[in-house]
Amino acid sequence: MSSSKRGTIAKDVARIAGVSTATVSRAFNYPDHVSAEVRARIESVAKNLGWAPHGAARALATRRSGAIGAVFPTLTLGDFPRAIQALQHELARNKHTLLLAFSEYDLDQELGQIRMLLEGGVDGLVLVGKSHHEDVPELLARYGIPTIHAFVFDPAAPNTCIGPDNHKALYRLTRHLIDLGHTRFGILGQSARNNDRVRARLQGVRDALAESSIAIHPKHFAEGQWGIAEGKFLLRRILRHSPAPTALVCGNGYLAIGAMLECQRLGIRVPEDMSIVGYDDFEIMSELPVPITTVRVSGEDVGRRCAQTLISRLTGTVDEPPHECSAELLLRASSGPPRKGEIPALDLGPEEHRDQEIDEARPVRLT
Amino acid sequence: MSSSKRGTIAKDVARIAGVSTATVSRAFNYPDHVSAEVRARIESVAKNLGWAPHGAARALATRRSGAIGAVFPTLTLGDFPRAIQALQHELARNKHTLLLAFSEYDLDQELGQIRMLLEGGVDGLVLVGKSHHEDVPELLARYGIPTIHAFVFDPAAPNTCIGPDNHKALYRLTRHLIDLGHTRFGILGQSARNNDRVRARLQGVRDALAESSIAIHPKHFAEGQWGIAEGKFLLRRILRHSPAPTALVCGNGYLAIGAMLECQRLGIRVPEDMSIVGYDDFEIMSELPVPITTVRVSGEDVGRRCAQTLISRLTGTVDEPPHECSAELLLRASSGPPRKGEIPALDLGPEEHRDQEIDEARPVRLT
DNA sequence: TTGTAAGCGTTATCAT
DNA sequence: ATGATAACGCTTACAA
Repeated sequence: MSSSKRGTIAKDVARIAGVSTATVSRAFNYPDHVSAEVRARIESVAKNLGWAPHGAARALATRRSGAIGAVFPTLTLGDFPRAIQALQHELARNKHTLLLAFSEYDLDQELGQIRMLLEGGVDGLVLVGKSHHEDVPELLARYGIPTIHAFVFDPAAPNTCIGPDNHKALYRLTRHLIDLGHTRFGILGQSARNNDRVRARLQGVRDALAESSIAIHPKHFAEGQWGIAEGKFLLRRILRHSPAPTALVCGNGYLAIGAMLECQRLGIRVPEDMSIVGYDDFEIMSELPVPITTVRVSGEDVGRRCAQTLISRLTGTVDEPPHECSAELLLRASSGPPRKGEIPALDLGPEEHRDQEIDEARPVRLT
Repeated sequence: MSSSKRGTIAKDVARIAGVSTATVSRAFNYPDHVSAEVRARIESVAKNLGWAPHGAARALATRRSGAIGAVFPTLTLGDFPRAIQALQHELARNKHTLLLAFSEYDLDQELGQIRMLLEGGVDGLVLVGKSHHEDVPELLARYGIPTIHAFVFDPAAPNTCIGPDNHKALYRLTRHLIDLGHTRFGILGQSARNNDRVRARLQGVRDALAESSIAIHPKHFAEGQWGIAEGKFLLRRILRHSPAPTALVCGNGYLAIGAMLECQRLGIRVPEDMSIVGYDDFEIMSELPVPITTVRVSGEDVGRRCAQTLISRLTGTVDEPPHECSAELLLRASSGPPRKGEIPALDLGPEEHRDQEIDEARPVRLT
């Protein structure tokens, strides 16, 4: 029946429809170059046989895989999930597939994944941020495929960047606090290692403070990881140095949530005693007893536009001048004017270490 | 220089290394079938030229794409992100790539994505759950590639399912509450539409209750969507019918968090007045003022084992008897013995409707 | 151990 | 509008 051991191929369709394989191919790729009746016949036969062109063969012949590669740091943080979903959705709408890989914030791993995707034959690439392993530029140049750096915006290279201006966002957020009258600031930051977005945001805070000649006490700058528990821990560390800041800028939403919950536990009122602001807006940011002021970036927007930009670059449609993705400040109840006096010093017990993690849960294994 | 217009090909490497293309191929695929010196020469030339085998050509010749497809409902819920990350990680370790698509809990869309992946030439497939569009089985049969149904466990088809026993998990969780002495239950469930995992969990609750002859008042069963705000809303709805339940089983973590926060707002003590339990364990579940009892499934475990199972099935290594993924009950402070008397009825104001969503934030656009 | 050459299933170039 | 046929770049018998 079928001339191939496994599966139907174009030759089968051609034979049964009484045409050549060239016509079968044309019927699918250039429908209007084929007479209506022949096309109908071919389509009917193809449907009956359940035939669809073999991806690899097509890729080999056209030198197009129809696949876009993407390397993200992780799937568990920030706006990445929504961006990826939107990216895939938009790619699928344009008959492209998404090859996804993760770097876990490790430049070497990212390089390896990029290489893998490139060798896999992707037509385009989405990377996060603009600083990568030193071998990346050469690699990209060799393969010469369109590449987009997502979640950053660089006026110098506007058409390869799609994202918010991280610096401006935190600059503005900090200004908001300064305008409210704050002068004693604290910063809860995630590690900026291998993360140019975080560096840019931090610089935004510093620039806003410097502009108003506000100095920040070194002990009020706490750098750590992601996480709610981490936010609680870092807040306590900051509170060990009096007078406590009246405004706390957090590098991400989870740190802000942790700080907020810890304030609640310690009896520090937000925003009366301390204002807390974050970055990233997931549902819980607005659902805690005191909703948290934050910066919102539309992951959907970033993902969708990465797809659109790549597609139009691949198809030669040069109708796209990609530019900065807007971010917005969401002013909520967690930020307000500073309190007048100082927060009374709290007894926080002895100095803590991060590794004394305990889970209070009694786990019960279900067979 | 290079015989192809763009890019280096095996022929170039062969020519420069003074061997045939067959030997180049062998040097990479069967290193020990090539003499050490020749292999070294080839590898050196290949590295200099930055050559790597063309994916599509290799796929066409070997009838293996080295790609695994996966269709997940979404990336923003539950354990999916971690599962996908582990899946990709494990695939990469085995020189495979991940083609990812989303169904958004829509069977038609899922079918479309499956078709797309299949035509893209994936070697294996990961789907979530075991109920799909009616055309799926035939499609899978036609392509004849190994497929795994993730996040479910079916003793009848143990080697195509990798996941927890959803029914058992919620059966056990409910029993835990019954053993504590609860008799008045409430359920906050997400819609079971197109979601066999949710249906199984719900049945687990019902079976445990039935076994102890506990009836649940219809007004104490509230079905809705995902989300913290939804949890708050549904909790209020349940509270409108007195006497209030003393134990609340939530179909997912976000509903549990919402219910918890709303109890806090309304002055209902947890667990003294009401026990609250959920499903899924993300960080915030254990970081709220009252940590929430829940069921933890290891997304990493599910993802990693999907990869391992597929790989070993593809390579013919039949050393894998895939089986149930363990889930565990995490007993935390949100579940305890029931209170003696009834909760005094609260004044909740007029009946609400879900669509009166408001965001209290003042958004400020950043240029 | 290495080379020769026949595929793998399309698409694209030329004719007709 | 349609058909032959040569790529596309690699793998893999089969020979040597």
